[in-house]
Amino acid sequence: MLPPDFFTRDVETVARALIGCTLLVDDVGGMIVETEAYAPHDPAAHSFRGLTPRTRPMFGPPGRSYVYRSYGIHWCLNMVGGAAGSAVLIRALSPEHGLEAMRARRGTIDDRLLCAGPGRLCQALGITDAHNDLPLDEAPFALLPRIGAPEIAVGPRIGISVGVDTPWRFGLAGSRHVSRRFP
DNA sequence: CTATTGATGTTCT
DNA sequence: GAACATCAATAGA
Repeated sequence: MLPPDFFTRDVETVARALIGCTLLVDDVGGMIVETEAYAPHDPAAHSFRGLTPRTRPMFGPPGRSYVYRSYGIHWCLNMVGGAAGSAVLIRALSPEHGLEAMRARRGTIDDRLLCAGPGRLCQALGITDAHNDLPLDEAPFALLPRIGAPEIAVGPRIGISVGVDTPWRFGLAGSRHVSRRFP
């Protein structure tokens, strides 16, 4: 369980602080090794054009989930935090708990690709729109603090066409479970 | 290793 | 119609 004010800090701080924390959904998951921050006046953010039915969770209270459909195929998980309209995209985990469940859902035994990417991670953990706009400190979610202070790698965010110069992608330095290498 | 392309549904212009 | 916070498969160097 994280401290109550964990998600009320600015979104970049939250994105960095999530690296090394453990995320579980129904006891399946692992350590967060890659995140990205999105802010309301950030052209790459879904919230950039204001509150819509889809982005409503981003304007709700911090410490809840925002799950959206990506490219019509995948689900992606965010954690709402910072100022209204901000969220942190969870991009990769190191798979540690419930490996067999994750392998079965993903249809692969390649542990390196189990949770390396926002879409893969949601498939491995069974996250769908049923998990949208839920509190992260209650079942089926569990969020555990990290041990110590990890070295954080930084770079530009992935898969966007605007806001590409904002270095708001964060990773656990040296992790082999990130979705892409850091510069 | 890099580059390209198809799949697919929702949101916004 | 176009764009999209992606992924897997394929082709080539």
